[in-house]
Amino acid sequence: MSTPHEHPANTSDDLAARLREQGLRLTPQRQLILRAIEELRHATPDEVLAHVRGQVSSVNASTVYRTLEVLEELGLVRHTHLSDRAPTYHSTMEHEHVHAVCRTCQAVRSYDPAVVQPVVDALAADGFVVDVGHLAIFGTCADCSAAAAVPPAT
Amino acid sequence: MSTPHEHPANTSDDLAARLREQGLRLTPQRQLILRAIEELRHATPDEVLAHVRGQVSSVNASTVYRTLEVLEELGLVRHTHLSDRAPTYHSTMEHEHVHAVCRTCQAVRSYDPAVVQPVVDALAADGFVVDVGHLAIFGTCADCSAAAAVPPAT
DNA sequence: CTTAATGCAAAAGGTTTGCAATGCA
DNA sequence: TGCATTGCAAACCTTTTGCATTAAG
Repeated sequence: MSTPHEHPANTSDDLAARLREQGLRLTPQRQLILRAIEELRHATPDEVLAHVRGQVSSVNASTVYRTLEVLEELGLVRHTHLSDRAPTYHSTMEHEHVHAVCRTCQAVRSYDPAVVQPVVDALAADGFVVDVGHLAIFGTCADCSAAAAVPPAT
Repeated sequence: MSTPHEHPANTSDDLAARLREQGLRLTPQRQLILRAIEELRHATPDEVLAHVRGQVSSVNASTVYRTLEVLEELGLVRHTHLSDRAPTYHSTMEHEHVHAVCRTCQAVRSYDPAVVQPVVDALAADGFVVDVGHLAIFGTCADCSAAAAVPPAT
């Protein structure tokens, strides 16, 4: 392992390079899927599929799953569980962030990893290395908390 | 970890009471399933099913799902996602705790909610109310971190 | 007696897999 | 050309749902 912490200028090159390193091949599907993740920011396999289908070539669902797996192994994408259903993928090119999901309205907000630093430190004292990018914090957002506390006025 | 305090007077009474409040009924299946969760500490619907099947009466899978849902609504159990697969349920009779899951060895450790208090406070400033009991922190435990850093000696 | 709860089977949602065809390298 | 990759279809696994039957209150 050894990814320098520079901000890669361009993922396409990264993709080609990392694939080659592993003796894997660069295919249009893989490029499309990676691009889809970057454009959608947060997307489930299904959303990726819908997105790439809107494009030129058609891609099969199993290819999406297999590709997402490869991309994650290459360290180009990551996933978290933002709902009880399908996982959500995002590009590692974005700044690392933690997700706060409102269980009432489903809204997802991103926070700076700094907010969880105390937790990371606390568990580090235990030898546990937290995977911040995979963290999903569930709860109730401001709007929904308010709605729940005060009976609807309308 | 063991429960420092004695097991709650008894959940059966709670179950009966809360069900009645809602006009719902107390059934042997519901009692069995709640008991299973308490005995197993952390269990997926499947594990609950296997557990209750070992008991006298046989319970159907759909009953397990429906019951888990009811029990959660009654506030007697909670669930988190400790793996990419099935959700894990636990009794609310236990002290609230956050889960730290090692993605390498799958080990689950419970921590005092205090470790995430800073995060809770940080998001609270934003009006976001964190559901601590639902929190699952993924990462690598001490043992697995060591194994990854140092090439296996044996 | 009423109707909530269960069991059963079928359906649905999401993901995986075997295999022949395809196409990077 | 050789082997990784894809498409397709079927298999899988977990969860949900409709409905007739059972049983709690």
